[in-house]
Amino acid sequence: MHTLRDRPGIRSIFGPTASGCAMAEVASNPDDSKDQLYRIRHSTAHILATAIQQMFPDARFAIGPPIEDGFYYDFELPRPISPEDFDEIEGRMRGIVNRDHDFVHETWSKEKAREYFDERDEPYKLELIEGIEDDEVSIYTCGDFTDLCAGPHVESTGACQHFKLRKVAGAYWRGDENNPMLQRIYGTAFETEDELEQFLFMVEEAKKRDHRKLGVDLDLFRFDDRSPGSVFWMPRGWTAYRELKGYFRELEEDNGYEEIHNPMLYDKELFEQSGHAEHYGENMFTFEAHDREWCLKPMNCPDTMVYFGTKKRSYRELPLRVAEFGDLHRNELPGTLSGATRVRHFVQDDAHIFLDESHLEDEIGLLLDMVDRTFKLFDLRYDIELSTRPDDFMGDEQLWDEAEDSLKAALESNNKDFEIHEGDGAFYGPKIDFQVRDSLGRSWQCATIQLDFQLPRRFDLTYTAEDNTEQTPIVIHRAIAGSMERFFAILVEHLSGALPTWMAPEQVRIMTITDEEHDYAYDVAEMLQEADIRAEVDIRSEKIGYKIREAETMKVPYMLVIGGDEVEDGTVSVRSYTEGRRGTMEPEELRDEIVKKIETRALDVDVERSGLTDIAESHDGEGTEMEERGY
RNA sequence: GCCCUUGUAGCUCAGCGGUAGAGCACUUCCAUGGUAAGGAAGGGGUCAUCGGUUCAAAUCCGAUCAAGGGCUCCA
Repeated sequence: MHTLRDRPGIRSIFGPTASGCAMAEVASNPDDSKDQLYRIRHSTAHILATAIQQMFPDARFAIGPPIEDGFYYDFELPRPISPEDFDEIEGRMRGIVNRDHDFVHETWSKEKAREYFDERDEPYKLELIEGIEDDEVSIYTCGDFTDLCAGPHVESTGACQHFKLRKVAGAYWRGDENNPMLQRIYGTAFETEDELEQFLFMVEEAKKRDHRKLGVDLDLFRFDDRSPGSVFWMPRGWTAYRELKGYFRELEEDNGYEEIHNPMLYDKELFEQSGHAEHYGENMFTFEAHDREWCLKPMNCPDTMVYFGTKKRSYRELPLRVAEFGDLHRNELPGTLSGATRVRHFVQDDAHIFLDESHLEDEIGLLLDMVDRTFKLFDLRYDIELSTRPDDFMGDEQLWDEAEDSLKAALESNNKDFEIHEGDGAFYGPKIDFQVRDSLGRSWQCATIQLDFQLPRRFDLTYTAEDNTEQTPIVIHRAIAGSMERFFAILVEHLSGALPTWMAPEQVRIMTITDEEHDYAYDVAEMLQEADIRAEVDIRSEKIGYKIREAETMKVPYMLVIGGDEVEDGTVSVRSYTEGRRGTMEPEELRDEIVKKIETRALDVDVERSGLTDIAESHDGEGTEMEERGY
């Protein structure tokens, strides 16, 4: 099994780096339960619980673990808590810290623990006790608050000086919506005040590059109540989006794909045949017209299957690679929508590859290369997960084994590090998922490669093999960006809105000093436009500083200043977003430079400029492990 | 869907019981100014929607819609 532990530089804004990043320590020692930061956060969660107990003697307590950037504690309370309560809670916590209570560890028999928590009417603790295998349980007492807890903790509350409550949220007991809704309070804590302040500063910085804010500031896209969960693309954003789509289209053409385009609207029957109506029906928009039941397609697989079946197929056509940028609609729950990353209408850079088993390893290798090239194009780091046969799998066990071996072999022969998630595959086939991490430290599943042994059967798809028998093809579902909308949003955040020249909606802005230079400015613009460069002219009667400021704010890659000198010499004064002032150039020389950057899709923006810092490593598995450990 | 928070001009926000304000943006005028904000004047809001309390509601209450943070689910 491979891990990504040694992979340098997963980027996150969370995490001071220079001197022992707090989180990096947690992450680099996931099994070292004595980690000081872990203890501080875990202990601060108990201090929070103690304060809550003082304020609400009837409160019931659930769990309070440390997490990646702090801690939380879940409570059942007699009234809703709101951020306005934080002052009082933090005040009480401060008092508990100042009194420097010891954390006293004891080991109780299960029986004793049951009696204790039963007497105090703590159903969640009782349920936790039942889940513990040992005959004895670990108990920590701090001041007046005694909690079932595996620990470890700091010696005394005085060690938890630097904390802050951050937000309240609802959370179902054990994450199950059939269970009662508890109130969760999130907070964070650090070893030093400096680290706490730096963390809070970085959270603020992260907000500034939120795609929802940048999307409006840079005039890329908007949202509107008249279609919640959909992106309304503005001209600038749509231009950039088209460039991104153009990249994927070209990548597909270069790799032997053909592209189709199908309707959005279908007789629901199609999705009954595919099985989606049964498994995915709740997420589909459906309605009735002309005495038929219709739906908006939530995925492209079924109509691509239909395409394959439109004629008799030969083994000579395989692998058949069919791409579709279909418009998809999914009926996501109102509370789950979020910016452009979680929407109801989106487009995938989707493709389905029909092949037989013998093609698998080579085809996966090709896909790994396409994924790698794409993420490298934007200097995005990513993790790979291989998910294998689940308990409820369908199909032939031997086929599964061989397919999984092919996936592994392809990953290994391409020198990819990956983690294996046993039993996490879909019921219809194993898969490889790619997680990229955005600048807010969130990781997103973008690319995915999923094998499917079932769908071709449901559509009775066959091809004629070399021996003249009819065979059922295997299908690979694959996407690299995943959702184009989401991927675009990730790029905006990753690059802080400074898109590389090839994607930039406005590549060049030409600014004049006085009215005398208008004609020359338009001449230069025309020359650049002839070369398919997106150049705009700013001849407004504003001072040059004002025009520059506006162009900088809009993150235009090339800013050309034209005054009397430039007109006289036939030059342009070049200022670039990443490099600042560059001096004067011949317009044709500049044109050639820009054309070359566009052709090569150069990443001519400084990713570091966006304020990202590297941390040693931090991955999701450990966060989960931490959450499970504390109870 | 559930929990908490929020919803005032294109943007950022103030006002929090006596029927709307600022900065930026926009329009016009003056200024023609060399690398991140020149000056002046002006236009623009049924304060998310619907209902209630009140002599009086942007302000208090309720419902709905939407957004944000979570839970859940996923691309």
